[in-house]
Amino acid sequence: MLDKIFDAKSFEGNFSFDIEASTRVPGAEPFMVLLPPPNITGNLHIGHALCYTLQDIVARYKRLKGYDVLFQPGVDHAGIVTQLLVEKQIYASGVERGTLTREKLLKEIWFWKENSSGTIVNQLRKLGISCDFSRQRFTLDEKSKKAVTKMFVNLHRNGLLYRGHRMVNWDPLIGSAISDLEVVEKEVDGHLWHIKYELEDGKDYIVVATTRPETIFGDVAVAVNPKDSRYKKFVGKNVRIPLVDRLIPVIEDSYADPEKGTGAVKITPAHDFNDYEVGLRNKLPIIDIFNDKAELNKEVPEMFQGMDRFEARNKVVDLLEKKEVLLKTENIKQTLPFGDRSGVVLEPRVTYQWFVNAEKLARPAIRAVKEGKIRFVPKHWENLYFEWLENIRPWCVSRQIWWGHRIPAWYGPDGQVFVAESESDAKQQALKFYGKHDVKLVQDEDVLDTWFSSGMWPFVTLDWPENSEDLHRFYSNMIVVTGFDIIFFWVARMIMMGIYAMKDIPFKDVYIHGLVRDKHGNKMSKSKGNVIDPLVLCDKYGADAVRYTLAYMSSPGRDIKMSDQVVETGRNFLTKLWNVVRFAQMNGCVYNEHFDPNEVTHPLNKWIIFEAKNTISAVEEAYKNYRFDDAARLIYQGVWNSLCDWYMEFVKPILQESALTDTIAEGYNLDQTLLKKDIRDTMAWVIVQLIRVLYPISPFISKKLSGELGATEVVWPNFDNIRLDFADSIKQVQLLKEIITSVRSLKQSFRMPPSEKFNAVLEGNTVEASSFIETYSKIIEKMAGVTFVNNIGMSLPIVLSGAILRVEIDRKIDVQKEIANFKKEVENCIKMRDAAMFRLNNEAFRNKATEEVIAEHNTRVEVLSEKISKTEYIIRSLEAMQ
RNA sequence: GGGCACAUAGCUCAGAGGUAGAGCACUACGUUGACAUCGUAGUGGUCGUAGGUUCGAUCCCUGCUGUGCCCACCA
Repeated sequence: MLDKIFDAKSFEGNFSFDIEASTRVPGAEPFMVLLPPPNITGNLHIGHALCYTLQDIVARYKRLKGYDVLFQPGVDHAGIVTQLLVEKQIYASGVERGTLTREKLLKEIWFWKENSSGTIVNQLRKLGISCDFSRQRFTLDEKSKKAVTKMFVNLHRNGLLYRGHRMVNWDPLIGSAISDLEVVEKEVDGHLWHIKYELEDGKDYIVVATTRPETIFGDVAVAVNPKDSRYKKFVGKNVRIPLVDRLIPVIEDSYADPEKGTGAVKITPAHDFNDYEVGLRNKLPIIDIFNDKAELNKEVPEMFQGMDRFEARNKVVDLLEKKEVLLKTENIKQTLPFGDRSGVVLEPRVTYQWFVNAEKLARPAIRAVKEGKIRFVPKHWENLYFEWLENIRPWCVSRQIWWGHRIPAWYGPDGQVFVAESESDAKQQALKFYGKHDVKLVQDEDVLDTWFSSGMWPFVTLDWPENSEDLHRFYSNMIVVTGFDIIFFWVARMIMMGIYAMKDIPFKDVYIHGLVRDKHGNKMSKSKGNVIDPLVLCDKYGADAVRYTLAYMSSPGRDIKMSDQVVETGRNFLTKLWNVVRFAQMNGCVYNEHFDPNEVTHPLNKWIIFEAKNTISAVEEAYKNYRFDDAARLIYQGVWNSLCDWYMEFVKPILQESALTDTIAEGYNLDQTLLKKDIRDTMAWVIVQLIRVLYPISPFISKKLSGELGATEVVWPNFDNIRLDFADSIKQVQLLKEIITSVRSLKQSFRMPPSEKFNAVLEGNTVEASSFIETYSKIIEKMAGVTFVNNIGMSLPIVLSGAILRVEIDRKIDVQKEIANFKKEVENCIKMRDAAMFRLNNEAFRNKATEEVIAEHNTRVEVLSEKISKTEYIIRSLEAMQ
C-alpha cells in the first residue's frame, strides 16, 4: 500500500535506468538521440534540464515503441571557457602570470576534468536522463583526437581547409583569434573625434573623424570619395599624421562616404576590416601597432609603447588637444564587437590562421534542408539556418590557446607546412619535400575551435573513422534536440561536416526548444540573481514533477517562464496520480495481464476504456509530433477529468456500498461479485495504461506506480484489438453527467450546502429511460446529493434528454433571482440559436457550406430550442411558486 | 537597414475557417477513509489595430502598432 503522502524523494533515488538505456534490440529499427554534450565546466542548469528532458522523452517513447534506441551522452572540452576558468583558478592560487607553461596548464585541466566530469553524469541521472552512460564520450578523448586529426587532414587534402594570412577577430584577453560567431555586438557610449591632418606644405588641412584616435599611428592614407567635390583638390597630395609627422597620401576610394563623419576617412588597414579591404585595393602598406594583448608595440612613438589601447587613446586625445589639432569631440552611440567569452572589445588583426572553406561545405547542407531530408521543428528555424549558410564566410578554426585539439600541421625550418595525421607522416612528407632526413619539424602551437570537434559529434560518437556497425546503423537515424542559439555553432556544422565525412545527413529531425526564463520573462543570469537551479527544484518537487512541468510548458516556438508555482501544478498532478493508485489499492484493484477489455460488459467500464483509448491515441500522436505539451496535457485530462472526476466517483459506491451494488448488478443481470471484479480489473488496467504513456515524461513515478499495481513491464498500450461497441455507454454516461451536473449547479445557485439533500423524483420519458434510472438511481443520489422519494411537494423540473428530474423546493430560495438567472440563460440560448438560424436561412450559406456544417447547424438549432423550452418550463414553474 | 517570431480571461499559455479553452488567481460552499498538493459550482474574453478574401475570419492575406530575437552596417 502506498503512503498517504506522495513524496518523490521516497522512491526516485531507488530507480536506475542504466539497464534499459544500454539494452540493444538487435532486430529493431535503430534510433539515436544525440545528447548535446555539456561543457566540462558547466553545472546542469535549467536550460539543460529542459533540453535533456525533452530528448529523454523522445528516447523513452521510442523505446516503448520497440525501437533500438541509442541515447548517446558525452561531454565537451569547451576550449576557451575551460582554459579561462582553470587559468583563473591557477592564478588565484598564487602562480604568477606568464610563468604558466603549456604542460602545467594541460595537466591542471585534465586533473580538474577528472574530478568534475562525474558531477554532470550524476545530475543527469538524478533528472532521470536515460543515456547509455557506458558509452560516455569526451570531445577530447583518444578516439576523438584520432577522428579530428583525420578530418583535418582530409579537409586539407581536398582543399577545403587552408592556412591564410588574413584579418580575423582577435580577442586580446584570450590572446587568440575567434570566429565570427563568437563576436557579440554591443552598443556603448563613445566619441567621435575630429582631427586636423595638415597638408605636407602646411598650407591647408583636411579633417578626419575617428572613434579610435590611438590608431593614427597605423594610418597609411586618408580616403575621400571620388564623387566628393569638397576634397578633389587634396587627392594625390600628402598629409601629415599628427604626433608622428609621418606623411600619408590622400586617395580616392568609394568606401569613403561623403555623408559620414567629415567625408574624409583615415585608413588603418591593420585595425579595421573595411580599411583592410581599402588597403588591399589601393596596395597600401599595413602597419600593425598592437601586440597580441592589444598593447601598443614598437611601431608607435616610444612614450606609447607597451601602453594599453584605451590608455593610449586618452593620451593621444590629450596630446592632440594640446597641439590644437583636435577640432571637435562628439558624443555618440556606437556598436562595438565584444568577445562572447572574454567580454572585452575585440581587435581586428591580421595573422596566420587556419580556415575552413565553409561556403563549399554549406552547399549540400543547404540542399539537405531545402529538399526536406532534414527537418527543423518548428519549421521557421530553417529560415535562420539558410540565412546564415547562404552568407557564410570562411571559418577560422585555429585558436591561440592550449586546451584543445592540437593542429596536425608541422613546419619545416623554412616555414613549409606539412599537414599529416602523425608526426612520422609529416616527416615522410618532409623527406620527400626536402629530399633529406633529419629536417627539424615543429608542430603548430595552436589548437582547433571547440566546435570543430563538436561538429563531428554525430559520427565521432559512433567511432568514425572506424567502420563500425553502429555507425552504419545509427548515423542518419538520429534526432537532435537543442536551443536556437546553437543552430549556427553546432547544428549547421554537424550537417556540413557530417555530409562531408559520411556522404549522408547525420540526422533527420532537429527539434529547437525555447529558452527557459524566470517568471517575469527575463533571461536568467547570475548577475540578476534570478537563476533557477533544476536540482533544487528536483529536491523540492521531485524530478518527475520538474520533467512533467517542462514538458507541459514546451509549446513549440515559445519560451518557458519558469517558477515554483508552475512546478507545483506538475507536482499536484503527480500527487493526484499517486492517490489514484492508492484508491485502486484500497479497493483491491490489481493489474491482470490477461485482462481482455473486450469482455467488459458494464457501460461504466466500457466508457472509461473508451476514454483511455482516445486519450492514449492522442498522446501517441502528440509524442510523434514532438508536442510534449499536448502529451502532458492529454494525460492530465485523461487522469483527472475522466478517470478521477467521473469514473472513480461512479464506481466508488458500487465497490464500497453493497446495497448499491445489488441494485446496480441487478440492472445488468450481473452477479454482484462479478461486477465488482469487472470494475477492479478495468480500473487497474486503465490506470496502468495511462501511467505507461506518462512514462516518457515522468519515468520514476510511472515505474513506481505501475509496479504498485502489479504491472512490472512498461510497454506501450495496444488498443488495436479492442472491438467494443461504445455508443450506448457513451450516451448513458453523458446523461448521468448531465443529471448530476444540473443538480449540483442548481444546488449551488440555491446556496445549499452539499450535505443537504434534495428530495427528488426522476421520471423517465421512455421505457429505456426508466430502466436507466432504475440502474443508476443510487449513483445519482450519491453524486448529485438527492434522495429519491415517491411523492414530493412543490418541485422544480430539470428537463434532461429522455428524463425529467423533479427536485423539491421550499420557499426559502430567492425565486426572483433564480428567475432572472434562468432568463439570462434563455436569452443567451436564443441569441445563439438565432445566429445559427440566420445562417441556415442564408442561401449563400446553404449553397456553399459543407453538408456536415449544415447538419451541425441544424442540430445546434434543435438542441438550443430544446434547452430554451426546458428552461422556460423551469421559469414558469418558478413563477408559479410566487 | 534586412529578416524571423509573438500579440487570446487578472497572470501563464493552448486552440480551431462554422457556439472561445486549460492551469493559476479570484468568488461561494464543502474535510470522519484516494487526494485540501483536494472536491463542487461560479465570476471573468467585441481573440492588438485597420483593411481585404469568404456565405461566414479570432483563425487565411495585406498594412499598422507594440514586444522579443537574429543578421548586417556605423568615420
